[in-house]
Amino acid sequence: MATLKDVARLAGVSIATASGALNRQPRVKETTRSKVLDAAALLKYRPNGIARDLKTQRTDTIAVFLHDLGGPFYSELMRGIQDMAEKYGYAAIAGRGTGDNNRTWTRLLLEGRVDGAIVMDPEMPDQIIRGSAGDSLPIVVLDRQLTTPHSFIVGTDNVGGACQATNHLLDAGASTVAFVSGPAQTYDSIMRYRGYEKALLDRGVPLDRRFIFQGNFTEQSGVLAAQAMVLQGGLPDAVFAANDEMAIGILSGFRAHGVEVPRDCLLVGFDDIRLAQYVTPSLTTVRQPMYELGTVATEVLFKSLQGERSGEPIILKTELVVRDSSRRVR
Amino acid sequence: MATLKDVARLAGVSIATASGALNRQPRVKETTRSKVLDAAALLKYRPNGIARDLKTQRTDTIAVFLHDLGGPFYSELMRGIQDMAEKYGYAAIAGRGTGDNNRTWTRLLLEGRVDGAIVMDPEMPDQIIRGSAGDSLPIVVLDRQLTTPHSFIVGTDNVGGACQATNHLLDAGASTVAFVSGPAQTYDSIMRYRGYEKALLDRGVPLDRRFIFQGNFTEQSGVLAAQAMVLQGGLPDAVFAANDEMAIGILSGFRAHGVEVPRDCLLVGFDDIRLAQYVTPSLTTVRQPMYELGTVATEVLFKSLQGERSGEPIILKTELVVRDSSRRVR
DNA sequence: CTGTTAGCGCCTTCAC
DNA sequence: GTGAAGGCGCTAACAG
Repeated sequence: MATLKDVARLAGVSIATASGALNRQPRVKETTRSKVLDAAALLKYRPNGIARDLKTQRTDTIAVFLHDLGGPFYSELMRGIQDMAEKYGYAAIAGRGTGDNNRTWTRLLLEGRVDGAIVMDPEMPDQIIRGSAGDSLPIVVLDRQLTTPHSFIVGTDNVGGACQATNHLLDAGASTVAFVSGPAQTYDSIMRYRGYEKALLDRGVPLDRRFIFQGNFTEQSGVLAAQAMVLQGGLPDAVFAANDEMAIGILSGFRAHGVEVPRDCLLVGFDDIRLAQYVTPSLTTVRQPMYELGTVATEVLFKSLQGERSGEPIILKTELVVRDSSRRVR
Repeated sequence: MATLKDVARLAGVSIATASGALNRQPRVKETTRSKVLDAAALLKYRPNGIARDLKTQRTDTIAVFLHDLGGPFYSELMRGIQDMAEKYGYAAIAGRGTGDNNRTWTRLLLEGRVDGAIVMDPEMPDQIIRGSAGDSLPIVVLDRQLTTPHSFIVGTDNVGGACQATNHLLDAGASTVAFVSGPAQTYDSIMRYRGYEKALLDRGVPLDRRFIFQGNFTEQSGVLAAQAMVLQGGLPDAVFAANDEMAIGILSGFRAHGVEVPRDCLLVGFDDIRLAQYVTPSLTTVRQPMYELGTVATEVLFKSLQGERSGEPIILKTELVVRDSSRRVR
């Protein structure tokens, strides 16, 4: 690979001048500049980013750690992050946070190969995030309550959204509403449960433990929850699932047992993944503004990178999207 | 941030010794080693990865460029890649290939911040890949026919899979089979069309242009294709969609017009995304071994990184997964 | 306007 | 077994 030294030699200038020319410093004369540019083109010169990063002590790159890089849920989030990062002249790269690959995390964050990070992975322990965020390495977390002097919170209104969803089901005439949660310890799931609980309490509807089911955010766990409901007899009037993938699993599980949504049971999910509107019946759900979540998270990160210190959590509004799965048929 | 020099000073040894101790070189005495380790722990020392990369001229990192980071399709692929990369001691990071963000591409590949790459993004121009692959930067492409001295092909048997799908529909009694393609220029879509065409020709079924529809791999385009079919009258007996997301759109579009699958029309997709089995009716599709695709691609990449030069494309077998959407009801 | 110099933080011969 | 010195490729003072 051609190096700056090679270019300088070929152009007959010093290495510093070559550098200046390539970096558009106004001080170099136009004629020498073009000489350098020609030489660079001839040699197919490409600057070595690593050397530059070392010298400048910045990488102009942020990392994004997600739980499941291919999950239907993260597409818009990444678009938001990338678009905003581009605007600031940064690159954004993504990695899976968990799994055996603490290696990726180590390399990027602990060994300083990025300037900051955004994390949305419920399985990532607080401890690791806390231990990584530092003076020159801000981290924005999207799925938990965690502030350190160098980490920041951006999230969506899980409680409000869940509350709205539950109220919607009650308004539709349901008197028993089941809840299918995500993994017990995940922040998002806990908050959604709180919203559910709150809505019931506000309306004076008793909380019935037999209608609380635990899933793990996968379609498969939705199927199992549906089975459990059918088998225990006494189907609820409505089900609120803590995410859309489980809701879709529930749809499928119900159908396998001849239970039809919304005729026999209403159903609401959470997230509004793209497929929600294409399943049958189309799925009522609580939309999270994922693209915006991405852009806002990125902006918070950059503000911190520029020295601003405002630790105020930012909570984005959710929106109930009513579709067929919760429309009472008559 | 504490640096190696700080650790050395605190431990009362030279930089070289500190380095050797931390890198488990056998030459340093056990006692001094632990002295250094203590000092490092005390200072919360973390090696600077960038400096190491510069010195060693390698990053132990590979990049993965995908079209849509959150697409339902890439989850397993990334798992395969990451698992294999970990096994070799490498980190894998992902970026979106296209969009305005040539920045990510530039930074990672052209400026040498990774050792190799895997690309699966139909919108990425051949030219860019060709211009980036180099002696020390092998690239494995998963979605096109492109070999240079430093790029390699791993793919799935699109033609065979499409052929199998089409034959399956013909076997089920369909005499007219429509095809809904992806974007005109994408390799995967073209190959799947070829398989479709081949199956029809082999069976002496005439190819009817009125049954060829162009989509763009999104659910929405599937909906539109379904509408077009209904409106033009003369529904085909069966539809083969070039991917599952379009198939799901078709399902939805048909339903909106009272067309029921599989009663009125059979349907087969391609990919076997996770949701395929949860929609109604469950979707018959051609499974691509995505996890394996990831592991194999990664292995090819590492072989090349270690100097092996075998340009033979590797084509993985697909598998027809028969579900309800193509089961003739009677 | 251009060249010389001094590192960024680390690894690695080479002497001692 | 340990230390001193050089350099990976680049940028940014500081001189000239």
